[in-house]
Formats: sequence, structure tokens, C-alpha cells
Amino acid sequence: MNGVRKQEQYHHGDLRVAVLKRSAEIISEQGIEALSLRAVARDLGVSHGAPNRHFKSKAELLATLAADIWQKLQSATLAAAENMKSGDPKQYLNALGRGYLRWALENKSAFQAISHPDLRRYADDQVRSAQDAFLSVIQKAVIAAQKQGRHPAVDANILTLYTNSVPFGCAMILSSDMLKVGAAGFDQEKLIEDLIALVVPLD
Amino acid sequence: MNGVRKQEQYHHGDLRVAVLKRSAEIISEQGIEALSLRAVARDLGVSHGAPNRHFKSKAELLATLAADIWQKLQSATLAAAENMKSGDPKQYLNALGRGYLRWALENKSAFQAISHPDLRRYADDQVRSAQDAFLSVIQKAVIAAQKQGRHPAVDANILTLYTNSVPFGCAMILSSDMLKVGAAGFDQEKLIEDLIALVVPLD
DNA sequence: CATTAATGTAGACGCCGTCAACAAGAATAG
DNA sequence: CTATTCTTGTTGACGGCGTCTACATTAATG
Repeated sequence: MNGVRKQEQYHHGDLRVAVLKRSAEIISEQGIEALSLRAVARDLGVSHGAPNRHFKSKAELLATLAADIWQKLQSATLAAAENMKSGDPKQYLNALGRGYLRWALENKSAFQAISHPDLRRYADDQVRSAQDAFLSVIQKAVIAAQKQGRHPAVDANILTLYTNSVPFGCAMILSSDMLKVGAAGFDQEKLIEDLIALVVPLD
Repeated sequence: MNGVRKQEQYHHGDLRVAVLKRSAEIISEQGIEALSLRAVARDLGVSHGAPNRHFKSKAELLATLAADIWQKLQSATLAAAENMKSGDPKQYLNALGRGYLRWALENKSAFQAISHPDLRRYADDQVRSAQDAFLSVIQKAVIAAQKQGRHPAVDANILTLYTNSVPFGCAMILSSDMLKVGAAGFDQEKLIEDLIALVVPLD
């Protein structure tokens, strides 16, 4: 029960972290378009200008959040394939794909946030490197699977793009309700399995 | 030389159309996040409240624009496969895919706009039906190709989702510069061809 | 303990979307 | 042709936003 509120104190103590945390909550609860610096400040019982001491701009806050989301996506994706690290490259890639898509579908708002227009404008180093880290995980697995006979003749970059675009596009489409797959009580895990099997068939 | 400006007149005559046109320009030139009702009004030499007479809200304007973009995407996609309408279903689907991806890459800002967060909130009938019209074009072609032996055992909805997610995801990834494929002078048409061939191989 | 740096506050600025009250012009009925 | 009504554009206001500056408080440092 150490949830001691520090609202009465002049210095918050951890405002940067608190802003990031509350922002992430707002994104996952109400979507990224509902996020405003002033609302976060209000929620934290702090003046409207306080967050600016920790983020040069809203874009910088968004970039920090986005980098974090990429990192979480990467962790989840890797964790899903953990137990077959040393196994068959195709199975490994397939497991990565399933982990990727599963995380995206279970964290729709966060996943949508990483492609938000405001982020694209603000090409931030931390976002870039978080993205690159994730993409290189995929790329390595793609290349390993290619050596094992998956589309041997195709350019590796194009193959990586293709492999990425399926969970990415699928998550975008599903999370924006563009296309409804079996509205009533459908089996998400089966969807994931069948869909990824189309990109990375296990023979 | 009939570019007669009507700015001096009290009634614009065609404000709704003019707003839509200028909005589309702004989106394609500066991206959707740069679009504001007031800026459009300014550009058209009209008072800041005037556009509200033609659109209940900004969301409604966005919805109208989005429906238009879906329609354009559909036209371009269909046009790209026009000459093989009566041919092989797989070739037809492949051509649709290439037309889809090509249009998305040549109209990046517009394409990105249709998945903008502000739109997802505002579930508008016109957007829905424009989307549905487009998706049913794809779905029909997917089913036709399936009858010809493309992934015969897979659920048609999942197969449609998969088929859609490749051009969609790929266009999203490329247009947000997440992944760069052959930065220096690369052949877009070859990329399109190779990529779509992975989803809809022509044997 | 005195000074400096870090952090939060308060108020202002110019954007934005939206609304209500009003004005101008177009369309229509008599 | 004129009087009325409807549509469309104007104006000003409101609150919300991001950002900046001047200032206050606290923490850290010498």
C-alpha cells in the first residue's frame, strides 16, 4: 500500500516516467488520437506546461512511445519463437510471424500508433533504431529460411518486405475493422496459424 | 482563360466541391495531418466558418475524402486488370494486385489517409460502402483464383485477408519509409512484379 | 550555507474545430 | 414584380490544443 500520492509536492519526482506511462494507457484505452499533453498533465495532477520540461515537443513524446512499442513488439515476437531457436529455420520464421501477429492483434491501439502520421514527419533516431532492430530480427530469419529453400530465387529485400507485410498489413486491416473475418466467436489463434502458414508454409 | 475568381462574390457557387478538391490537394502535397478546415477556407478566400455549411464536422469531410480515395483505388486496380478480364483467374488476380500496389505507391499520401486514426473513430456509411465495394472486387477474384487451384484448402476469408494484406502492408511499410528496398535508383515496377508474384504466383 | 541547476507554475500566443447570431443573395410563391 | 423563405457565407465567441516566456520552488552542488 505504498501508492503514496505525491500530488501535493512541488516536484513530482518521476514525471517523465509518469507521463510515458499515462500516455501509453491513454493510447491503449482511447487510441492515439485522444492523447494530448495537457490531458496527461491534468491526469497526473500537474500543470499544463510541466511535461514540456521532459519532452521538447509532443512529437518527441510520440517518438519515445513509438520506440518503446517497437521494442515491445520485438520482445513479444522473439519470445514466441524462443523454444525453437535452434530448430528448423522455417519453423522459426513461422513462429516469429505468429508471435508478431498475435502481439499486434492483442495490442491493437499500440500497434496502430507506430504508423501514426505525426510520427512519420518526425524522423527520430530512437524510432529508427528500434524499427531497425526489429526489422533485422525478421530479415535474419527470412534469410535463414531462404537458405533452407524458401523462395530461393527472390531478392532478399523483397522477400523480407513480403514477409513483413503480411502480419503488418493483416494487423492493420483487422484492427481498423476494414475486413471482418468470421465476426461471431471466431478463433483468433486459428486465424493466426492459417494466415502465417500462407506466408511461411511448413510443408 | 476562364479562371475567373469568384472571391469577390458573396456566394461561392461550388464551395463543397472546392473544399473537397483543395483538401485532396493538401493531403497529397503535405499529408493528412496538415489538413485543417480553416486553412482550406483561407486558401479558397472564404471565411473560416463557411466549410461548416457543407460538412457537419471535420470527420465528415475526412470520411467523404476517404470514400473518394477508396473509389479511386478501386478504379485504378480494376483498370490495371482490364485487358485480362476474361482470361486466367490467377493472372487476373495478379494484375489486380499489381494495380493495387502501383496506385498505392504512386499516391502515398492519399493511401495513408484511408487508415488515419481520425477516420477509424468516425464509422461512416459512405466509407464503409466504398471499402466494401473495393474489398468485394478483391474477394471475388480471390475466390475465382481459388477455384483454379490457388490454396484450395484455405478458408476463403483468410485467403482474402492474406491477399489484401500484402499490397496493403507493403504500401504502408514503403510509404512510411519503414523499410527501404534498394534505396538508389531502383525499379518500382520490378518490385511490384516480384512482390505480387509471391502472393499470386503465375506458375 | 550560498549558489546554481533542475523542475514545476502561470499566463500568453496563435492555431484549431465548433457553434450561434446575423447578413447577403437565391429561389419561390403570390 | 414583390414579399417571403431558404440556402449559404460572415463574424465573433468558446474552449482545447501545443508551445513559449517569465517566474517560483526545490534539489544538487561547491
